[in-house]
Amino acid sequence: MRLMTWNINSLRLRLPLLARLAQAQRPDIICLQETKVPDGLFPAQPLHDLGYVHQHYCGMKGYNGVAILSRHPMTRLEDTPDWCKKSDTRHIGALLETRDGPVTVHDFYVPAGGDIPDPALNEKFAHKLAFLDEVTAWFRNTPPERTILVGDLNIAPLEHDVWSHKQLANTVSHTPPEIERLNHWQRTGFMDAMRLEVPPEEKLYTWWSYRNRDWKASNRGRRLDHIWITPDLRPCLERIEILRDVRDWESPSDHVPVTIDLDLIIS
DNA sequence: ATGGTCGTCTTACGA
Repeated sequence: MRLMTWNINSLRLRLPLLARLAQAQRPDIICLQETKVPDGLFPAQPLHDLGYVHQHYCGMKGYNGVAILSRHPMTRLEDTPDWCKKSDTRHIGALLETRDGPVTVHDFYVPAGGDIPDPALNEKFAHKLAFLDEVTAWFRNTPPERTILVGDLNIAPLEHDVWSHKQLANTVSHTPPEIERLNHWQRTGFMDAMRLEVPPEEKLYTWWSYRNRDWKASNRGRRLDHIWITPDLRPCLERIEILRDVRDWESPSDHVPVTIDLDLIIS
């Protein structure tokens, strides 16, 4: 089973890139973030034509929005909270039936948090911290099993998840209060699948700002996108790939897709 | 320290 996660930064604008990716990678499941499309305008038909006939999505006008596209039937999780009571379409979950029982997929778009890393001065940062606290409490209360959690978590937790640990220590996405909360969330029952495959001493990025003339030459990246799995799925973990080349495709997202291959038999 | 560039609810704002 191959699952892809991608912050697509406008699904409608980047449908051609998604088509190219789907044909090249043939993922069974695609989890998208920042679709930026209300449900009434979701491009269901073109995605259906690509083979993703099972679609769960939750979007709004202009901002945020998440979607799970699948070649196989999935059952949407209906009992997920309205995080921070904002109804701002940052989470969707669904179940996939496999030979050895259902696997849960969670797709998250965590608030970016604005520029100033102080919840007293910046409402967006306060929202980010509150969001992390809420999801952590929820997973603590509902310990995950046979679960894959993916998405743009907007936090680069490790030293080598950013181009300069020193220079970004006070930059939102790499500050201690966010990292501490991300770690608490992960400890509700997940393993960092990307770092199971790539040692923590090795630089690893999934996002490069648009604000660099030459993203590849400056290589000032961050690992903002994540794939977590519960320990019961660890024996199934085969491969993770960060599709870095996609950052150089025409009109790219600032995030690149990441795929995970798991030895699971879909039923 | 600043500014750089995208996308959309476009000359403002979020990322």
